[in-house]
Order: sequence, then C-alpha cells, then structure tokens
Amino acid sequence: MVGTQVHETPSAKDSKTAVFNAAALEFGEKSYEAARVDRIAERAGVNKAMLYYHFGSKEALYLEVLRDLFRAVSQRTAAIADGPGGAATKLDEWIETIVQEASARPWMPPIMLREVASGGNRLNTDTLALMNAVYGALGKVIAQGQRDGVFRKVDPLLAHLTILPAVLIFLVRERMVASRPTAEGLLEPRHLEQFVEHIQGAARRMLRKDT
Amino acid sequence: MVGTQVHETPSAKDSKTAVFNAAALEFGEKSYEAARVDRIAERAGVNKAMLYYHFGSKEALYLEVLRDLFRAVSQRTAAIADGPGGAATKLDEWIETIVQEASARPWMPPIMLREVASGGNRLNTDTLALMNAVYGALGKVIAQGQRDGVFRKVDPLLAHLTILPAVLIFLVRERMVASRPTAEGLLEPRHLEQFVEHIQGAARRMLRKDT
DNA sequence: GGGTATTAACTAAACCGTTAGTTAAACTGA
DNA sequence: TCAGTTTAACTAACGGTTTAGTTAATACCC
Repeated sequence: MVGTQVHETPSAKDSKTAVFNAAALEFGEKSYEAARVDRIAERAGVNKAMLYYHFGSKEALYLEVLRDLFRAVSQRTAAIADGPGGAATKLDEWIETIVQEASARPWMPPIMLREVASGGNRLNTDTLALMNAVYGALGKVIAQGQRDGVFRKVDPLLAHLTILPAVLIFLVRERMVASRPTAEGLLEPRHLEQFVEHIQGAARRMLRKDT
Repeated sequence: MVGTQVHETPSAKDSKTAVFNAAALEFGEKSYEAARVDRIAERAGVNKAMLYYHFGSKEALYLEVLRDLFRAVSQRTAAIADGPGGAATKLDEWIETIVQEASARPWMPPIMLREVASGGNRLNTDTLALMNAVYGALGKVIAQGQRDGVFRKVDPLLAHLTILPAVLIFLVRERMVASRPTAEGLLEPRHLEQFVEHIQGAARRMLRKDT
C-alpha cells in the first residue's frame, strides 16, 4: 500500500490508505484476533463499512498489510545482494536495510514475530516467497563472501536465523522500553545505532575467516 | 505447575494439571485472544467451569503458565552463572539450558515471542523479574569472562539480545517446518544439535577477545 | 458408630457484552 | 442521471463468565 498507485478518485484513495494505515498500526499493536475492526475504522476516521467496501474482510486487509511489508523489504535486500560491492559491506547494508524498513513501518517487527510464533499459518505462498527472498538475498551475500575467501563456511540459513531475530526483537523491545517509566534489566534503554553496530559486528565475527 | 507440589486430593490435582497442560498447549499454539477457553477445557477433558473453579479466569490461567515457564528457566540459568566453571563453558551451558527448557515446554518460545511482540503488557512485575534473572545470569557469565580476560568488552544486554532471539525463533520455526509438506528456503529443515553448535559458536566469536 | 453438617469437585445451561460482517438508503461529483 | 462512495442501523454468532444445582467424600459431635 505504501507505494501503491492504482487509479482511483482522490477521496477513495484517501479513505483506502487511511484504513490501510490504521490497520497497520492496529495489527502492529495487537494480534490478529485482538485487533478490532471497529478500532481500525475509528482510527482511520471512516465508517466501518468502508473497510469492507475497500478490502472485503478483516483477513484480506491483514494480508494486504503483510504483503506490503514483505514486498518492500524483499525488494530492497535483493537489490543489495545483486548490486556492486564487497560481501562484508553488503552484509552491513542488508542489516541496515532491515532496520530502516522496520523504522518506516514500526508494525513490521511485531507482526513478523507473531506470524512465526503462530506457525505462519496465515502466510500464503506468495507472501512466503517474499520472505524467502529476504533470506535469499543474505544467502547470496554469504555465498559471495565465501567465494571471495573472506567468509568462512557457515550455513546461510543458520546465519540468517541468528541475525534477523535479533533485529526484530531489539526493535519491538524499544517500544516496551518506551512505555515503561523505570526500565531496568532487560528493559534498559539502548540506542538504535549502538545496536546496529553491535549486530553488524557480531555478524561479521560470525562469518569472517579466522586469521 | 510443572514441579508444583501443593497438597490436594488426587482428583483435584489431576483435573487441575490437566487444565494447566491443556492451557499451555493452547496458549503455545494461539495468541491469548485466539486461545479458546472451551478448547482448553475440551483438551483437558473437563468441564469448562472447572477451569474457573481452579484458576479463576482465563487471564489468571495464562499468567500461571507464564510464571511456570520463566521460573524454570530463570532458576536453571542462575544456577549455571553462580556455579563452577569457566566463562566459555558457562556460556555454552546457558544456551544449552534454554534449549532444553524449551524442549521440555514447547509452548515457551511462541509465548515469549508473542509477549515481547505485544509489548509485554501482560507481564507483571514478578514475571518480569524472572525474565531479568535469565538475562542477569548471562550478564554474570559475560562479566566473569571479561574479568578473566577471555571475553572482549561487549554490552551484555546487546549480547543477550543477539543470542536469545535466535534460539527462540529457531525453535518456533521447527514447528512450521514440521507442518509443511515441502519445506524450502527459510523452511528447510535443520537439526537442533546443528543449530545449538552454530549459535554457541556465534556467541563465542561475538564475545571472545581478538588474538 | 451413626447421624448431620460442611466442603471440594464437578456439571449443564444460561447470560450478556462484544464483534465481524451486512444492508439499504443517502450523498457526491461529473 | 449514474457510478462510486459513505453512512447509520442492524444482525447473527461467538465466547468468557456466572449460576444454580449435584455428588461424594470428609469432618464433627453425641
């Protein structure tokens, strides 16, 4: 939806994107089942029937949010993998991109986490393909690094399952921290840039050849 | 509940633990809101009202599952941190313990992921304290390693936020994989031992001093 | 011991607020 | 006028919780 340009009358487009944005926020805050259609409509400032007019059902609206989310990330990460540069740089960029997209769509991390937590039952084939593209991009970068002799032999899937979860959870954690008055222990605040540097470093150390 | 020994008549204990176990399964599979009290009762083979008789409410039951879960993990990880051994070994054991506890309670990873995804709103102070204990244990191990000169200077919180998410997501992923007929890309199967070795290695590389 | 009171364990059914989804009418701009 | 847009009002079903009542075992008292 972010970035969709179907030809529609101005008012229609406005109400549709209003619903979409409100839905993204709502689905980011609550699970699919806890998300309320009425609340989405209210947040969008439109009548609930508009939601059904534009999207057909709660589930269709949710899937629209999902697709939009993965489409953006998969395209950008794929561009990095296929673009120019060394593997180590691309690795940093891959991480940076995920973080950027998640910042542009704060609902992304919680939705993804809930989706995997629930076994991805709601993910249809093409959405799954988009997720795979994100992984595929990292796989290409790792393969390039191994070909170039700068990365050691590491299972790319396990590498992916080390980096991405950390990013997602750090980002959702930020909200928890923000909402608590006195945050200590696990909820001590940390700066995003600090984390990005850390996880880039950790990824590099995980992958680089021992000297 | 696992490990609770309150004195109760046999039948009461049976029905109560039956409800507890059914609830743990249900809450592991679905979000709190998607979990159905009727289904829990059915799975436990008891009347729905028994659930209220023993636990008072759906939420109280959920919190019981949560507490049980964190109690076990926090106790075991704390024991490792305070026990004998080198930091590197303790690090491996810390990871191993999380994996073991999660295997004993397959509902742990999905519940924890959903909980952080939703900002931990349902976590009360003492449950949060248990989570902090798990982190605190890792913090102690890292501090020991730094004191002994085998670990480099790394923010223990960021280190924790690198290791634990990976473990949780790998474990929930296993279910997704198992439930799909042809798993490719992100869903290619991997062995648990293989992953444990990988994440232990990644953690060690993240923390060890450069030579 | 035997009769009575009390309690824990359990059930079927109803209650009632909530919620996704519908409908039919009204409005708007071209 | 006419298609696209918007709305208030409505409905059917669902789901957590309560309730009124049953059963069987245990405790108490003479």
